Amino acid sequence: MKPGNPYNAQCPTRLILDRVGDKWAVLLLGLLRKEPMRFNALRRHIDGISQKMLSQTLKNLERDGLVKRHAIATVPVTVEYSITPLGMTLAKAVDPLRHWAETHLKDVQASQRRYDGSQKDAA
Amino acid sequence: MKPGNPYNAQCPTRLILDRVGDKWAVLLLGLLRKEPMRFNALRRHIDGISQKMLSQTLKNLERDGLVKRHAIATVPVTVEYSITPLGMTLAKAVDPLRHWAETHLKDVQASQRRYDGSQKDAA
DNA sequence: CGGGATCCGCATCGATACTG
DNA sequence: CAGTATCGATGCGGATCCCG
Repeated sequence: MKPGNPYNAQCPTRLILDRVGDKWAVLLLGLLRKEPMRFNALRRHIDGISQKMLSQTLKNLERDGLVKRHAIATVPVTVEYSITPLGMTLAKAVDPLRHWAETHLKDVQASQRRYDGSQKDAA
Repeated sequence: MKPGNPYNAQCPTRLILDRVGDKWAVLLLGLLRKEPMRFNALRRHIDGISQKMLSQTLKNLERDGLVKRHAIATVPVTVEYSITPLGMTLAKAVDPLRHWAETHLKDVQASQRRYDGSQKDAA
């Protein structure tokens, strides 16, 4: 990846897309958007997620300033995550995509079936 | 990944995000949005991409009905790719995200620096 | 409860070579 | 020119164990 590429990976959109493309990030943002949540609560709501990915994704989101972490020094530590104003604006920017997905998914899937059908006689 | 997860991976948004998160898909869509292009022209415009990934990404986009492939039977085969109306609508749905990226990237990066700075004394 | 550290399989991606 | 096929490295992501 030498420098000078017209459309290379360090454009802002690519950078953000990498975050948004993260398997769990948008899901987490979508949950926290509704209400703050604790670590294991998040874990239970998404339970296909491993604690490693949850922890890692939350850390990235926090690093990006999209999510805030509150640690309360109770007897067993209590940690609550909430979305930040910045995170809120991102969540809103993703909405059109969410909407597109819901309205056009069937078109995409129909196209996929057509494509797969026209390919299978090439056996 | 057992079934029954409240927010699991087969929601429409996740499905689309997987496509959009593809490293090159949005880039390609962005190029084809302006004008149809040939295989090697695309390759030259993005040249960090390998021909394998270009071919693969184009095939996926075509399968999803977002891009159309025209093969012209000239002496050396000529193939031109163009965006479809459906692909156009997706490209437009991505625009808010692109805009968010451009306006907030500096905030994100500032947050990252703050975060990294506050962490480094934990050595 | 809220994680960090480690091990490891599996999919992804790049490089190379070959084809029509 | 426009790809396909194969190989090998890399790294994401899951499982498990452990700690404050």
